[in-house]
Order: sequence, then C-alpha cells, then structure tokens
Amino acid sequence: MRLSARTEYAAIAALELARHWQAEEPVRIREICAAQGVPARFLVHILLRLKHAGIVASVRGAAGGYRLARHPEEITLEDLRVAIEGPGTDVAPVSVALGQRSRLAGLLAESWEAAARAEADVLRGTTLADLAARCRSGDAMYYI
Amino acid sequence: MRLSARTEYAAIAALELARHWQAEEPVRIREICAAQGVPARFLVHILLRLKHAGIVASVRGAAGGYRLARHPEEITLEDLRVAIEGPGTDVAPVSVALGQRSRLAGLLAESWEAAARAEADVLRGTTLADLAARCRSGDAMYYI
DNA sequence: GCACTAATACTCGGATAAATGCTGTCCGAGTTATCATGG
DNA sequence: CCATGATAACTCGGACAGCATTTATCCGAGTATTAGTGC
Repeated sequence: MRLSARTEYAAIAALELARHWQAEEPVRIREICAAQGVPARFLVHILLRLKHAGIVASVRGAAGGYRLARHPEEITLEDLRVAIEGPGTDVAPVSVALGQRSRLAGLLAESWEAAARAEADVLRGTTLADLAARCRSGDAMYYI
Repeated sequence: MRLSARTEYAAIAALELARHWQAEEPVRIREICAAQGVPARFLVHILLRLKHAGIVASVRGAAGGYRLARHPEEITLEDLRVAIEGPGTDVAPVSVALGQRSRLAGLLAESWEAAARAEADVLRGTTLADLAARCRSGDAMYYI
C-alpha cells in the first residue's frame, strides 16, 4: 500500500523529463536533483532501471543526460511503478499460497487482487502528458 | 502495493471467525491455525491488534477464544487493513514532503493518493459476510 | 454431596532475534564534448 | 586553419553499509474452566 521512495523518485524524474520533452538536449541528473531535491547518487540507479525498462533513453559523455524514450502520452504511472518494483510482485502471496488448499484463503486472494487491479487501473489512466500539462497551467480547474 | 503477511493472516482469521459467527462458543487460535495453516504464535499478536481495534472480542481462560465484536456485514477488508497497518500510513510520503515546494511533486502526491483511494473503495465494498457466504455456497456463479 | 485445591488451557503482552528489503553512498570504468596546443 | 591530445563532464554498474521493518518465536503472567481430594 505504501509506495517505495524509489518509485516516487522515478515518477518525479520522469515527469521532469516530460516537461523537457520538446527540448533538443537531454536533461542531466544534476538538473533534476536541483529542481526537485532528490539525492543524486540514488537517482542514478533509479534512472538506470527506467532505462532498462525502455522508458528512458540516455546520452553518454559530456553534454549527455536523459530523455524520455516514448511520448509522454504513452507513459503511465503504472508503467513507472512496474518498471521500478518489477512485475513479479504478487499482491497477496500468502493468500495465494494458502489458497491452494483453503477455499477461504483463495477467496481472499481474489479480493486483494481485485483491489489491486482497481488501483492499477487508476494509475494506468494517468499519463505523464496529463501531469505535465496540469503542471504548466495552474490546475485550478481541477479544484471545483 | 504489496500486502504484509500480517494483514493477510488477519483477514484469514477474521473470515474464519465470521464462519463461526452463529456459534455460541468462541473459536480458539489453535483451531484457526489447524484449519488455515497460519503460525500460531504469530496469530496471537495479530488477533491482539484486531482486539484493540475493536474488531474482535476475546474470552479468557480455559474454553476461551475469539469471536467477532461486530456483525460480519459491518466488517470490511479495509477495516482489517487499517486495523493492522495503522491509519497513519501515508501512501506517498516523499511526494507529499517535496510537494511543499515543488508543484510537480504535489501533483504526483495527489495522483498516488487517488489510486490508493480507488483501492480502498474496493476493499470497503467487501464485507466478511460476503466472503463467508461465497465460501459456503461454492461461488461458481462468480465465474461466468 | 460439598468445599477447597491443583492442574490445565487459554489469552495477554513484552522482549528478542533472524531475515529481508530499503535507502543511500562510493568507486572505478566507459564515453563524449570541449579546449588547448603545436604544426 | 587543422589535427592531436588532454581534460572535464557525464553515464554505467556493481559493491556495500546503515537502518528500519517484517516475521516470527519465546517466556512469564493473568484468568477461567475442569478435575481431583478430603471432609
């Protein structure tokens, strides 16, 4: 239920990259950290994971940095979450295991997973493009 | 996103108690463990938390045990979750903290919390009575 | 048959320990742009 | 003006340490039922 700091940092960094989507030059880690207050040495490894997941692309060497590998509209918060935490995360491993022999535990496993699906659906509905747009135009409209 | 084993065990135990809701005598820990394969010494502390949360009532002494403190229809999976994990669990503490100064992080904090709310809503819609009923009558009807 | 005592079975709650994962740092290596220097 | 080499800036990736949380286990204490024992 609680997000790991890694995942949060990943989203912050990715959203920062989304803001610079139109720019030519890649964004350096130092810039992200300066703007958002994220520990730099830690962010390195996070961006590395995002790169391996195909969400982010990197440019090496001086004047290098990171940019989004796909259009911001095609990257959702759920993408970022599974990129960091891995897809193999069972929501309720104990219930699933016990559910092999106990009908009761099996029912619970289904319920937990239904809740997790609801959460994932919401995250899948939020793209980086949405957030970037709301970030620019003070999103007073969302607070009616 | 991943449930703690404690929470899963709590739900299993509570659902087992719900099945014996109509019985006079309380259910002993050993019976729950025998039926569901939960470590006994661990379940003691879990039931203690559920008791402090007012979800479960205990009868001390020989022939003692546990029973639900409320009607199974008035106990949801969300109740069990907050009883075990505590209500003070921020979903995205980092984003909330950074959101004080960064609009970007603030937007993310809202998004994470919206997803968490969706999940909590599903859990709030599932009562122990529901699950107990489905547990008795082989719930083939749910698999259309 | 009755009162009293001992044994038993259960809950209560804290202390403790091992395992695991999270968070963050450090360091060396690889890669590229930039700049200085010499021809 | 051009070529070459040094330097700086950045990414890559593993190793590692400190810390917190999780997952139990253990033990003593409290409480009520039950069985036994003596009168």
